[in-house]
Amino acid sequence: MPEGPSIVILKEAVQEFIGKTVIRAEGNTKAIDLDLFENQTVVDFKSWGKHFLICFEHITVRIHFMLFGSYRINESKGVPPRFSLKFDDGELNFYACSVQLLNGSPDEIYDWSADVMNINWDAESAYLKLAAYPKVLICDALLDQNIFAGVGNIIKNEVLFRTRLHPLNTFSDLPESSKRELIEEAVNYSFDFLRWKKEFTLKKHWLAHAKSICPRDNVPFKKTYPGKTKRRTFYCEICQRFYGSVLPEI
DNA sequence: AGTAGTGTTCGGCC
DNA sequence: TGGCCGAACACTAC
Repeated sequence: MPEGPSIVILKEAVQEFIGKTVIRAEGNTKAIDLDLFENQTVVDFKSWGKHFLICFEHITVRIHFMLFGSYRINESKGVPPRFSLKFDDGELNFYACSVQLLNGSPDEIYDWSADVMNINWDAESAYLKLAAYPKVLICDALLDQNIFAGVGNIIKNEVLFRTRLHPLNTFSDLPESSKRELIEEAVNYSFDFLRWKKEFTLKKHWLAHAKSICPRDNVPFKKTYPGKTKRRTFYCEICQRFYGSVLPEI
């Protein structure tokens, strides 16, 4: 569920609720006051990276699905929802997620140019952020939500494979063309992810993530937990190039 | 049946 | 003060 494209799918799936008025909010969340939503009309749904926003006139709810979160539209899972909005002709149910009230308007809080799925995404801005942290490993940089909001571990692994880059490269060690390509493919793969997820063929299209053999070289992928993020990383030592002088210890 | 993981925050420790 | 680490959260596919 949780990477950026999945949140875009959710946003598209709930469009029918825009303009509808909440009869009552329920749920076992302790983070917000459920009474706030009674009689509030949904003005919009937004997303920023992995954040899903439900916008009312004066307040906005932020849902983050973390690793295990899920949702149901006009049905329920049969377990108590963390947060639920009841309308006279429908309902939205959210499970095992983080629920928060936004402390201000979305435009004040979010840098839309950092969201790889957003129309306002700005590759140049990402480039400047990466250049400002030249020593950060690219396996960590891809997961940095301030640079690539919406990119998660699957997208990370696939982007590194597509661009033939070793996860332990630093940004500054990359040739200029690879720097640009890394940023471009973070966006390209995110939109491929979106398309394949809608077709229910995402997994089938994985080339590196959770795979054991490199499809280019027919050798086993390395599986490690590198960098500060220590997230599961699959890479091929033959085709994914390292440009630094000394390969860092994992 | 047990385990690992599409993620993030927080508190403790050095 | 700050960086690092582990725990917590809570679900389910394999």
